[in-house]
Amino acid sequence: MKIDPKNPADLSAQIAKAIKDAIISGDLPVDERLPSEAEMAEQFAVSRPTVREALKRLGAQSLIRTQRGATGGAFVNRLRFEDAYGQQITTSTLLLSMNEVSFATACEARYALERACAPLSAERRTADHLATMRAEAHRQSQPGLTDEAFCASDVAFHRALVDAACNPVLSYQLAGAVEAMQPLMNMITFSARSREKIIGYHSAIADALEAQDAAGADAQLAALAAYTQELAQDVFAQRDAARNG
Amino acid sequence: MKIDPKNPADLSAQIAKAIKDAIISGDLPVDERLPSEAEMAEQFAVSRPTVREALKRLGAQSLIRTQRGATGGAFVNRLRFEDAYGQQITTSTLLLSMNEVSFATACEARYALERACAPLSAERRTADHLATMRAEAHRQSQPGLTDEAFCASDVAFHRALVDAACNPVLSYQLAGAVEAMQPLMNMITFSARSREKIIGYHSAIADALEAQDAAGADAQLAALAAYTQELAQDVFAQRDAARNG
DNA sequence: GACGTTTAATTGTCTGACAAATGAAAATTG
DNA sequence: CAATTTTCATTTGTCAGACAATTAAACGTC
Repeated sequence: MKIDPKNPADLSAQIAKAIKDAIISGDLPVDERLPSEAEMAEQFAVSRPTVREALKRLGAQSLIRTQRGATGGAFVNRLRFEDAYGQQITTSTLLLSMNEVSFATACEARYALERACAPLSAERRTADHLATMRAEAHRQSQPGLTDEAFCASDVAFHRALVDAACNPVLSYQLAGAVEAMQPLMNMITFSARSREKIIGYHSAIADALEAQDAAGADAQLAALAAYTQELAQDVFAQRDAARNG
Repeated sequence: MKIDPKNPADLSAQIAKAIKDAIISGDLPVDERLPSEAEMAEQFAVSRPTVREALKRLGAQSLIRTQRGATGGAFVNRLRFEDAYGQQITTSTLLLSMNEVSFATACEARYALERACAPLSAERRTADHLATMRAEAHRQSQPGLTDEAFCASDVAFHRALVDAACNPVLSYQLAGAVEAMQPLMNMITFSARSREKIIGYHSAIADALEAQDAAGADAQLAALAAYTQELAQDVFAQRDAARNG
């Protein structure tokens, strides 16, 4: 774990990279305590603030955690799926909003991925997953629900669908795809008619999963994907028309 | 953008969160210049090192970039897919290695996701994608290739397959799933016989994509997934037998 | 032995300073 | 006047030393 070919710039970045590499390679196992800041400062021949900047970089990625006190210090953090969800969602959301990704592209990706776990979900869904999906579908049918609340419930429904695959890796990968869509979905105004249709698809999906009918679930997801795209197209067409004259 | 309910701990984390929220909400647009470190220190009523620690946190997530000099400073960074790939892959790799995710689980997720983009890839693959896949398949047939090089080429093949869907969101989401598998795949020793079979599947996949045969590509991917699982099972069974006896 | 106290170690923060980079303004020169 | 060079102010990157807050272990007392 060494740094610094006499390059007095980016020292904290170099130190962060050295520690990060050690963690990735397994050289620093989980829960291992790093040397104290003072020790590292001496070891790397830099000042303590520089070491601290490096540690903050790692902390921002949840690679380490710090603890004050006599037995405190910086420890290699066990990266948990729950911790990674947040970062994944933030990154996905920013990628979509900063790169002018079209609604169609994001929507296509989302439904392609969801359909990928439909067969697994049909096989493994538990009563819990089904109950969550039913509850969200019911909430979506409540009158007076704002568009935002409708979208939030939609996301919750689809997360349950994904989680029903009982594969944490899949859940993690799809969390970003599903949740990052929410800001885009919020641009759509859902009429009572369109809400009704969407809830119909949701119920049909839950039915298919309950019957462990993978093909049926896939078909309903495909139909929902097509309908969502259609809705969005209408919204954007109207918006463009209003803008142009 | 405010902080600090008189809580003198985690000041840098609070500042980082405030700025991060401003970026996510769009309050700070891309390429906007943040105030100088000295100004922010005054604004937040903290010292400059504290501000710097906050900025380093954001820099580690590629949310900002910094530049020295007269017109320098910290700027809101346009998060690009290429930048996000690296973080996604690192995080996925660590998640797998730190959470004792079984080979079967990771492999299942990976192939489920790849099959999700097979139809799109069949539709949109370009000559470039096909050429890359052919080239990697050919490389895999070279004698004397180490297992690691074989795995690396395997990853390159599958990345081309994913990229052929021509959907950057899909490519981003799947980069982690595909690349994070590499360390796990490296645990497998590939016999000449098994390499031959895998290359056969790869060629068949490339053929199906070239013919825009979505169903065929899906079938070959499914078969490859099953074969990979079978190979892994053998390896782990042998390893367990050796350990126990 | 149980319980309160002290103490040492460690992170979190502050102050003040200097070095290095960098673009803009000013000065110089043709 | 135009082009080039020099100077300079601004900003980040780093350093040194200091103090506060936290925490668990060591210690002392009853």
